[in-house]
Amino acid sequence: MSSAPSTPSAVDRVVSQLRDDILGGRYRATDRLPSERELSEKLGVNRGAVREGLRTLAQLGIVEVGPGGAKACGIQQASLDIVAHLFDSDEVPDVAVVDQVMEVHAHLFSSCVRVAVLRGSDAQLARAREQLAALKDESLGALAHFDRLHEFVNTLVEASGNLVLQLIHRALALQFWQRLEASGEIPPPPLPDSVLAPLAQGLDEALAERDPQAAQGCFFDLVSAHREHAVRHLSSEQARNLRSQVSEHIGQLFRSAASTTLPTGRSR
Amino acid sequence: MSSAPSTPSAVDRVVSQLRDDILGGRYRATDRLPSERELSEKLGVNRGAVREGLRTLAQLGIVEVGPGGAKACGIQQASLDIVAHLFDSDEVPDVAVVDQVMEVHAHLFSSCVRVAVLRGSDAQLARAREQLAALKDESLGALAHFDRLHEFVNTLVEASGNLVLQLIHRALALQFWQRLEASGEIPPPPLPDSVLAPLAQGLDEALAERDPQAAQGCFFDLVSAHREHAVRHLSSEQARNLRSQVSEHIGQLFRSAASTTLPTGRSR
DNA sequence: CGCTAGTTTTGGTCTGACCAATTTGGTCTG
DNA sequence: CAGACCAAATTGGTCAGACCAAAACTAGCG
Repeated sequence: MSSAPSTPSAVDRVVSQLRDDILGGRYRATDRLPSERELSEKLGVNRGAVREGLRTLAQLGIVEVGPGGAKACGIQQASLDIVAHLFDSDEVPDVAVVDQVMEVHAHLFSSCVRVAVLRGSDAQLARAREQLAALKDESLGALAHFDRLHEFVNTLVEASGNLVLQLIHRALALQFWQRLEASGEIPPPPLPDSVLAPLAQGLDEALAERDPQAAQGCFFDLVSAHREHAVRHLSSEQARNLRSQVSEHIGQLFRSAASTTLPTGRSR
Repeated sequence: MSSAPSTPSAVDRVVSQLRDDILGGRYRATDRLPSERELSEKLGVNRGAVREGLRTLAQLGIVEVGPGGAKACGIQQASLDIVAHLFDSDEVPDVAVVDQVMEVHAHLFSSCVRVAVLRGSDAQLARAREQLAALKDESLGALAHFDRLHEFVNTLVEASGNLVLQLIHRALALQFWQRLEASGEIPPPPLPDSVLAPLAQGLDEALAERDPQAAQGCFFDLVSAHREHAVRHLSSEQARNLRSQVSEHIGQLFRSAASTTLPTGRSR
């Protein structure tokens, strides 16, 4: 059930197929991929559909179409939006990807919180505090919890008055919601209230007193807690399941770039 | 000369035309735009070209195609990549856009520098320091200067080992290079060496001593200096030129979100 | 071996057509 | 008159086949 379209459109098929092939490493960077005619035949769709698919992938930044043929590109040249595709082309989100997304999230939006405290209106901050309270109130599922966290951050982003920031937040947040909503099978990681409560309270106070420094620090810690928690959860999860071909290739790319990204409490 | 394609491809025409229309406010959010057939006739291109263009715009996040028709979307739901389009659809980069991009740049990549100092290898940091030295060495054009700054930051991003960060940097940096290279007419803002030198030196020392805190702070100041300088330059520039229809609409959107974004030293 | 000329391939564009789903407009009913 | 309802027009989605110019490839020449 869920969001499973019975008939993925032809161009969607092209996109996902080619996307997986590229992300999976079957086409390396600068590799020329088959001609449109060949692809249309191989995938059983019209050439027009192939063209639309290629254009989509080009916009995503993983292929480059031009006279003489289309060639694959490395992820380093891709659009930020590619991160979402790194998820839905795999079963279990790769730990390294999640970790890096949340690292950026922690750094960027803690700065955002600082700006929001400095520039935001009283109404906006009050609204943020309400959402923060709602966040720690109930012990509901991690899905709803993430949703509320997203709304909370969104309010702060709006309060910061920076549209670019908003775009990045949307792009980053999308990954998780899309991922979590799509896969109800994955046990959403719950967050221990014992660690959340004090952080949330500290942040609340900082917002109330309009203390930029404290707010920034608290928010950073809050996200970092989520990050560490998620990474730990996914690590065990990923160890259980075999990784798909996509994750295998991409994960390596991420890992080759990153040294030890987190002191992942390799518990036991 | 420069990057002026004598014959913009048909689909490019569709994309730029529709993009300007939407960004210019001729189509507001949730507005249904003309049917593909109508557009193909009106723009004098094939429907296939219109479809490819629409798909591109959909990927950019400013239109949403579906059964029954395609409708425009607000920029708040768009991809980060549209920021580039905000520039090349206008003559002079809007001050608010540049300001917000550089604000994000300052915040995010100063954090990045911190991480790079913590995690980067000696070789990477050494390379960064070289690029930093090359940066302040000569008094060359602002174009080359920006280019070197970009390379410097890129090295630090790589040192941070965060691919997501790299993607954002690429997306943000692209705006300026693309913009500056495309328009040789705009006098590139020079940067007074008197303000750059001390900041660069401080950053250099921080990198040498692997002092995360200092490096982060110095880098933030460095970018902020660029930011303030650019904003001041563009303000006077923009006051001189009449703004195009795009900037008028988009600029409002950015400004409505942002309060006074910078203490733009209204040095009268 | 390098360079050029000819051939093939490939992307870019166009015409015209069909289907399924939505939208739309009007009609009929309560 | 309001609302349910049904049929026609519209629209996106897909397909087939074709043409052109530019790139890529190849063979032949110097």
